[in-house]
Amino acid sequence: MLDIKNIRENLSLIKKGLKNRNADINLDEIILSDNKRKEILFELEDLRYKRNSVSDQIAELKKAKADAEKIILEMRKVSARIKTLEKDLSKIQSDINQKLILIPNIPHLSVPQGKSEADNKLVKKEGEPKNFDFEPKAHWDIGEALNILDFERAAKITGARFPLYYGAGARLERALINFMLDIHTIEHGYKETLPPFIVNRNSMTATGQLPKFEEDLFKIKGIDYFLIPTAEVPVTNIYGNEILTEAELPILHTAYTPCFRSEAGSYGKDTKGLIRQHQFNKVELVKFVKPEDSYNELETLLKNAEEILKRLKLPYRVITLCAGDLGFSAAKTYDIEVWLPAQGVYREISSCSNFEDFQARRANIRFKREGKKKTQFIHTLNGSGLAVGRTFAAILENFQQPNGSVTIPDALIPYMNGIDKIE
RNA sequence: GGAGAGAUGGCCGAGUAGGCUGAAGGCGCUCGCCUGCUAAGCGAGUAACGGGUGAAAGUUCGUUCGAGGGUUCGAAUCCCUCUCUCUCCGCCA
Repeated sequence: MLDIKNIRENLSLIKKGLKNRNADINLDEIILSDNKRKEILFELEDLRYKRNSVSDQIAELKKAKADAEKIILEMRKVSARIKTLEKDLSKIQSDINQKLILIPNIPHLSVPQGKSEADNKLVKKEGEPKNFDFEPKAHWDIGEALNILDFERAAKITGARFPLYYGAGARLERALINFMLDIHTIEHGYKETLPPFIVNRNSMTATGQLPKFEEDLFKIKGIDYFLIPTAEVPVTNIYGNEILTEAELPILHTAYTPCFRSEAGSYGKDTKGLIRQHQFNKVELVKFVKPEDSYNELETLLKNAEEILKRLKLPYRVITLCAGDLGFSAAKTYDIEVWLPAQGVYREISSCSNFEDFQARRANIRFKREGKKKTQFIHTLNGSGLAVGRTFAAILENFQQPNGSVTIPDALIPYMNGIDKIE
């Protein structure tokens, strides 16, 4: 959420930011409502002051056994007016809030301009795509041939776009989760976290999935809960409504969770394989930091995610999303894209974002500086470290052998109980 | 799922025949004094949000005693709804 004060003070800058990301929002309307809000508040506080002081007088009169009937009658009118104003105030406040909650974050100055995916900027490429002396197969063909993936039976159990792993495949998925968690906890200093996989509406609103994107979520029937689309949601909300101390920042969490996405509107896209599933595993990195540190923290977050790909010897590239391609809550996002030889494309495997105080304001996460009285919103960041199913797919495709077997990257062998090849 | 108890400041804990309680007392913490050191002792301070004013420190007003609504001139205290926690019973990995 944007700060209404900030909107008032930097109107033209914010308008420009919203325009850059193709958001059509009527800010002037919001400011008019806010003016009205202030008017009401002004009169209301005045009357409440009057009521408080006269109520004290009444108490004293009654104590002295004097007659207070006359002022009580008068105060009845004041009270009625207060009640009306209170209703008006809460109405206009929730109107303003409903509008503010629909405004996306403003892109950071370093974010390239652009309308769509096509305008994203390449940051760097790491690792050389291997030259195969045979036609590389798609991971779904490799996986089914090795009997470690079974999409057909998964569809029978549930429906399209659900995964079913067997044997060394299930083991590989689990190995990847452990491998990622170990590196992030032991080497990068994140605290391992295992959060709820179902969250309430408030948590979804705080991170920005709601109210705008409800159709992307799986809703639990009969209760206002949702399956999480990413660990970002429960983990960011850990510190909701809390005031942290400066000394405890930055706070780093890593969490493995399954992720559930309805993928509404993506029918026909990536219908085969592990790339776009309704349920997939992900290891997430979440940071809570001081505002002045957040862009440095974004760089290290990106490095932490890249480290996994480097150790697995998977070729990848990093891009900066342009303003038009940014997610709703993000001020700046790097995507890491892994090389998939069968399709001959780089595919997103991690998305690392700085949300600045956008989520913190919605979730009400603040901190207090050493020796200062004022509280301040922290900055939140998160990134995939990494999407496990897509990493699995990348390993199958990049490490496939002419005979259809798949070698296991060295770094992963200890996590595979010594298995160095799936055949 | 059934029965009961509860929710007050960083923590513990007073406060229910409505008014002087934003909230006693204690603990903790911060600063100062004292003191070979430590401990003890003494003194002061110690919620959030919003409005006004101020360059700022501050100051002043309003709101907040789980959340929302109601009664009343006035609610932490009375009434209603909801949420959460605890205890017992049932069920259960």
